[in-house]
Amino acid sequence: MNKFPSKVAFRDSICNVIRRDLISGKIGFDEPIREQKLASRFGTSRGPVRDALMQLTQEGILVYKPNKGVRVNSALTDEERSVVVAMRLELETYCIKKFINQASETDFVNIRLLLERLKTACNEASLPEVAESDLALHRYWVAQASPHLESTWLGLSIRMIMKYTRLENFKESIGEHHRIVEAITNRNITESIYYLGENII
Amino acid sequence: MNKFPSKVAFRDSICNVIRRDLISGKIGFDEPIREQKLASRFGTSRGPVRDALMQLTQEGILVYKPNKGVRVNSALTDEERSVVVAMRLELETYCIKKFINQASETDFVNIRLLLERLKTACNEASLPEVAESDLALHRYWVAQASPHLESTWLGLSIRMIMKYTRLENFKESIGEHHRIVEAITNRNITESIYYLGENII
DNA sequence: TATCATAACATTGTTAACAATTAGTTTGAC
DNA sequence: GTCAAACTAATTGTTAACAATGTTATGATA
Repeated sequence: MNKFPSKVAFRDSICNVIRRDLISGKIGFDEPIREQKLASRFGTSRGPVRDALMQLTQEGILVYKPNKGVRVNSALTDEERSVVVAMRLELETYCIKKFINQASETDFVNIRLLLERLKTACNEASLPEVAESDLALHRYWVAQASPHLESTWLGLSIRMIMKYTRLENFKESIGEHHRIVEAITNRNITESIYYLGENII
Repeated sequence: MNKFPSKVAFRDSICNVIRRDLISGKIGFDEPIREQKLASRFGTSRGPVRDALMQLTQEGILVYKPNKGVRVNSALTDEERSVVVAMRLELETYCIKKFINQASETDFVNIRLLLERLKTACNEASLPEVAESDLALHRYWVAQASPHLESTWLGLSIRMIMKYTRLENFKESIGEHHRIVEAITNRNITESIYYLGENII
């Protein structure tokens, strides 16, 4: 009947909620994650929950131990994080270049909307909202430029955010993203890449 | 009692088999992948099979469509592949540096064993075996240096292999890996990185 | 009291049945 | 003969029950 809200696939909505809980620190680093508990929380059975946990495990957020379920993965070391940063920059640079060359006016409208959402979240200083809208903005051009690599990108980005949340200087974040979006809508590749590099650290 | 062989976790062995089938081309690019068929093949039910398919989806090998199951993901474009190559190189370079600094004699024995396995596979010209032992060798130092990033690495590497299998010049492969392993066991970082760059293209 | 074996409990792993969706095929009207 | 609607079959999505494993509590013994 109603087509769009029903089929986001259960596991994906569960994934999203758990991600948010992790980013906002609702789930402690050593707190066990129980399938049944999540199942009743989402009003479903353990099946879809297991699917979601499996997916988050593959993303690297959770780690799995046989017969003992999942727990939050330990944080990256500083060295590991800098490797992840470099990889994400490599990937996202490619995507922005491609995006600028192929983007329509509709795309520009969309990223401006996402930018507005980010600004609002920053002004309200709501950490999970900031994190989510930050990712949503970047994700837009990644998904448009290369659906193939979207999940790779997500895995890297999530783990960057998990490590330490430099999302505390909200004002900087607004400025940085404003400049990126501005450069993109001007189809200025060089500037876009430059500001991206300032943002992803 | 016996700890290690018992719990490889069903889904992981299923993943491995499917990966091998894909690499060796046993599963065509548009061939549908049926849960029940796999289940009976592995003498299990659909549950673990779904887990495995979910995992491979997240790796980027398969792609999922709601209510329609999974199919083999389309190949990366040449541009995308070169981005993936750069990312993998970034990651694996870090791992080799770290590995060289921390490796014990046992580690050296192990990689020599894996190298032997690769050589044998190359001489027998068995494509899936070559691909698998190639990955297994690289995977060793990645896993030792950074368990955190092992699954990220796997995702990138699998998709490189899927794109085009340059594993046809088996002799080159033997030489390349021989030089890498040699440099590593000499704890010569510069050389190792250099030969790695020649290998990962 | 400390230690170990054992039993109760809690949690994950697996399975089979059922529901919902999609794909294919037949039927019937025009 | 062609097209569309209804029906059938095949497949995925979900659920609940059961099995296997891990954890904790209990109590006997030294």
